[in-house]
Amino acid sequence: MVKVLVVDDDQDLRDNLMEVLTENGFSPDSAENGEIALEKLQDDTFELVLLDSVMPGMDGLETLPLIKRTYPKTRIIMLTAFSTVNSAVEAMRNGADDYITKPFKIDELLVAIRRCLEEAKFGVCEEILNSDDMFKCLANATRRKVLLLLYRESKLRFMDLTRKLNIDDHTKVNFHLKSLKDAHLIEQDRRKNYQLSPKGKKIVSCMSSIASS
Amino acid sequence: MVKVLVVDDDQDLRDNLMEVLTENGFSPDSAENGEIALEKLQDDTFELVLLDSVMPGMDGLETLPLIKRTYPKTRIIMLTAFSTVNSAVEAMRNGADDYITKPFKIDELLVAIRRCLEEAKFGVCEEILNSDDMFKCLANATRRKVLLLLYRESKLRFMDLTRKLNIDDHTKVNFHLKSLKDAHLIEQDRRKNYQLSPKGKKIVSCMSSIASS
DNA sequence: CACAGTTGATAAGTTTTCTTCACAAAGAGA
DNA sequence: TCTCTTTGTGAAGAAAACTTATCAACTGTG
Repeated sequence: MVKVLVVDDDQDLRDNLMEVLTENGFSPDSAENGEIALEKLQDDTFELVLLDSVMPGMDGLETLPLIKRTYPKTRIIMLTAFSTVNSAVEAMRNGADDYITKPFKIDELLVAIRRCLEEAKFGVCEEILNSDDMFKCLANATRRKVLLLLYRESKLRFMDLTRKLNIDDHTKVNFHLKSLKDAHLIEQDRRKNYQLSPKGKKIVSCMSSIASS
Repeated sequence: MVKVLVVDDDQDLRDNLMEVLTENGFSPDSAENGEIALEKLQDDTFELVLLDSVMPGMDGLETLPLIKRTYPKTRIIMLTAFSTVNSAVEAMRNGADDYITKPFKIDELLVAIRRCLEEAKFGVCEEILNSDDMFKCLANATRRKVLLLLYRESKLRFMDLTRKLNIDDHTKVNFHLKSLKDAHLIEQDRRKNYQLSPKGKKIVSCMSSIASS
């Protein structure tokens, strides 16, 4: 169920939208200004926020960048009564994914919501397709072994790693380590110890969860 | 530091084990029955649970499957005063990784703990290193694209897939599909529609969680 | 300083993977 | 039936990845 947060100071509009969204298979919640919206976003994960630009208290234009910075994957559609080209452009630049002017037809909004969520999916797709280095790296058994060794031992020097891998030619290990470094899966500290990067750590746990299925 | 949870109703034994485990470089915590153990497991991640089988409240044999189902990677060593072949077999079938009868020497327990943790490590390692086909498969952008397409569209026929990929040479697509089939990431139904296998689905979700980090 | 072990870059040769092409069986429709 | 699309195989050349070998910079130690 897709969670949507409606942020508007007009209670009637909030109630109305909540009802329509529920009917259309969404799981909505609402907030009457920016502060409350941010609190709710902290407690729960929303895929989409419908954000009124003019509100008493913290308004939408102010809230927008705060939301986007903390929750970059959350989609935001701005709702506003005062439509000017400038404010629209400004909102889009600050990270709004779409922009609808009041009054709007409910179908218009639903279309925007669906397109917005659809694009979000595509976004994930793009990210995955572009992480080519990472997958190329994982394709090699030696390199996966290195990741696991570093996962278990936290830090290892070059020659220790080479010995643990049972590889006598150190230049071969070097080749693979370079490839892992280029893909940002491992990194070196000042003393040249090799260790997993945060990304590398994440991957090892993912690897085990996949392998054990 | 390896976290170990000691679950036993005997306070003396708990305190004693906590001390010994601390001395031996573990980071132990304790619980006096199954309910409390489950709460602690929720709050914190333990690599190993030492679980008494007979306790007032929720006993060990009852708790065992609950823990294993929710935290499949957590290792569990059963401790019990009433050793029968049946209860041991039953416990092992329910997911216990080892089984020790009271009274036991502390060294005996430590050996069991170390072996248990070592096996856990080795298990993950072996599994991952052997899933070579899978990683080789994911190394190719076209094949990842196929997985994503199938993830989004559920089922696709060969030529539809080819067109969606914008590849004019269908034999090339065929080559990659074969490779995906061999790695058991996709499968075909009677009507030759291609779709993700359960493993394939799991991988796509893992892929997105890694990519978006 | 000199030396031994460590760490790493680069280039040539080898193996694996990918692409392309030629061909063919199975099914759908005129 | 004949034709066209779909679905698929196998093999040879092109491209990428991997291995191996040569050389060099850095590290610490006696």
